[in-house]
Amino acid sequence: MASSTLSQTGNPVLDIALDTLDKGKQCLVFLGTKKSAEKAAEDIAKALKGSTEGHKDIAEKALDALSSPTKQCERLARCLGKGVAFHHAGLAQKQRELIEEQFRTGGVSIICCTPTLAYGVDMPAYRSIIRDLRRFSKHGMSWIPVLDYLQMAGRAGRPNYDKMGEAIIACATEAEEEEAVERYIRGKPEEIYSKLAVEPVLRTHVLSLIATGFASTGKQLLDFFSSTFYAHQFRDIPRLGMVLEKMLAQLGEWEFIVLPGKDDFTSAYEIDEQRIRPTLLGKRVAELYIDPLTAHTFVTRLQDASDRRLHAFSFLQMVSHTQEMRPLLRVRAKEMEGVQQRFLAYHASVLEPEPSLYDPDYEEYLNSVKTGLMLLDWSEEKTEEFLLKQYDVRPGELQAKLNTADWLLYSSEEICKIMQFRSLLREISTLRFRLRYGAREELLPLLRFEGIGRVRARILFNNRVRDAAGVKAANLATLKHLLGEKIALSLKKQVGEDVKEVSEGKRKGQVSLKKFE
DNA sequence: GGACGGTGAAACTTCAGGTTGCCTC
DNA sequence: GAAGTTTCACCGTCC
Repeated sequence: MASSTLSQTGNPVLDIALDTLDKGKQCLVFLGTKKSAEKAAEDIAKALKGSTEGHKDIAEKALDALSSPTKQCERLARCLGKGVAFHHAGLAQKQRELIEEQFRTGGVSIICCTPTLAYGVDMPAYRSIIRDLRRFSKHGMSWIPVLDYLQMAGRAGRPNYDKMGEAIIACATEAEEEEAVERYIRGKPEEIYSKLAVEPVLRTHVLSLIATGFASTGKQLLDFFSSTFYAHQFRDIPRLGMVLEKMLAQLGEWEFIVLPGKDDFTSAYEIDEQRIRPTLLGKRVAELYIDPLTAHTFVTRLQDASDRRLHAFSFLQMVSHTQEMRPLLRVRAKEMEGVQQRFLAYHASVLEPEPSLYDPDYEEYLNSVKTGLMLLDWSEEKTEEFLLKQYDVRPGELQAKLNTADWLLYSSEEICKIMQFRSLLREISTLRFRLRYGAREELLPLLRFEGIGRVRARILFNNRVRDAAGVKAANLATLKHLLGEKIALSLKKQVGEDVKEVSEGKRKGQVSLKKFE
């Protein structure tokens, strides 16, 4: 426990971090927000004297992770130049891997992070410095769970790297110190509670058990859930039976399962005699592992969509308006008007009906509109820096949203196949492709080539090379001029032209074009 | 006297993370 | 609730 009275710089976290370096050791600093993690890393980096030469390569790699670096990349590179890093879910995957690898090999000595690094990582940290023990929640600031503290503290002194480790809580006041000791050093970890009680989770598992044939009667379902940790904890089996019964009725109504004589049962015990069968749709929904409620919403919306004039945004907003996409981008008070204004252009083609302005769901609906607009901008070739400025979405957060959106769009594609909504298939699959590359539809033929992402495809397209025939027709010298020698030769090979191999290495003066594959 | 830059107080804003599907346009 | 950021008034310096 560090008290501010020991401070050398007026900043206890900085003091302890610098002291760790003096000892020739490495440390992790845990902070409560991404911004704090970035600022702490920057403060430590600034306090370090000496040149950045030794870490130049690492800094360059961090800048190189995206096709054009964002402000966040530049900030990270500046810190890495001094052997310090910040680490949170907003970083690009490559940057996160780079930092973790460099921490293991000694190229980075200090990482300031959010809880990203608290769970399941094994790294040579001699110290864990924990600054923020309170975090913002629905009910204002609240103390983090003891279990979370233990996870962070447990990152120090891993058996593979050190014989011992130190976990240090940095407190601002004596009162905070007392509370921290009581709560985290002397306190007991919290009880663990089953998550099965959450409706979407239970719903997903009920369908999955039926779809896989693991259970085909109410009794089998009840027997299964009775032996789970959830039932062990809550003990109220009759109530569990009632919940299951309600859930089965709902899944039946949505046509994911068939309940013979479904009107007859009144309790889970009475459905014992009946065999529940999954429908084709129900089986596929279970395989896709989405919440059956989401799947049901998709079925309903896509049914209405077949004969309507749609836009990419129609699908993007539909998938954004799901449990799986949460947490959504938040619409701030001052943006409200702007988002509503932009929404007007797509209003007629939207699949998810807009609630009234006074509906409690309106705010979340508008959030789904903003999230959909952000995805749309990405698919229209806006840069990561633009998205960071416009939506406050960092590259890592963008990637996470893109993954989820792709999964949900794939699921809606599969639903269309089963429900025979053939007219929508092409539109959805094109959109998935566009989302994957962050490119307009016109670039699709070029993106099929190996080594061509959205940046190179755009360069080619703007120079009238628009598809395989265009690549064939193009002069090799022109392609070399646009993309560099290696890529030009590779392209020509891919369209079946026999071209001469050239010497290794990058041509002098050639600009490196990267990487949306 | 005006342009400019530095400083600090006050007002304002925002707040962790991650699993799941399939392979093709 | 608090850290971090932005805004703005104020002051000193320089030309």
